[in-house]
Amino acid sequence: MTTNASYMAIWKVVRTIPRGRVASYGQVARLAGLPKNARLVGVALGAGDRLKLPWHRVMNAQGRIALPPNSRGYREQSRLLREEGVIVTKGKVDLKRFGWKAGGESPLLD
DNA sequence: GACATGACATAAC
DNA sequence: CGTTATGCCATGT
Repeated sequence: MTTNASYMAIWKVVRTIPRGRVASYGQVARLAGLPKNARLVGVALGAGDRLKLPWHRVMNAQGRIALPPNSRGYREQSRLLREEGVIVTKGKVDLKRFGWKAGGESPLLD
């Protein structure tokens, strides 16, 4: 009951993150209806289809890449993000600017 | 079934 | 901006 259904819910949310925007693990977990499973989101991403999921748009609550610096994924993530116009500096992004506000659109930025 | 892990979050120093 | 401590919970040993 936990696994597959939860993963699907998570993937669904992740697929919803707009280009050039990022969301935190906790945020995704909440939107997926799994408030306490921020950690599971990471697992779900790893289990998902990296070619079909915008996994790179998910980072921790501090807007920081949650992968070991220098690791392949780390570089890949920053690359993909920059490719979408997201400014990544020292492995982190400004959530004030690129953070995704589900539902409510942000009239000022962007 | 106890124990250790981890792509997390939040709060307090 | 950094470190420490706690809470959480699915997974793997």
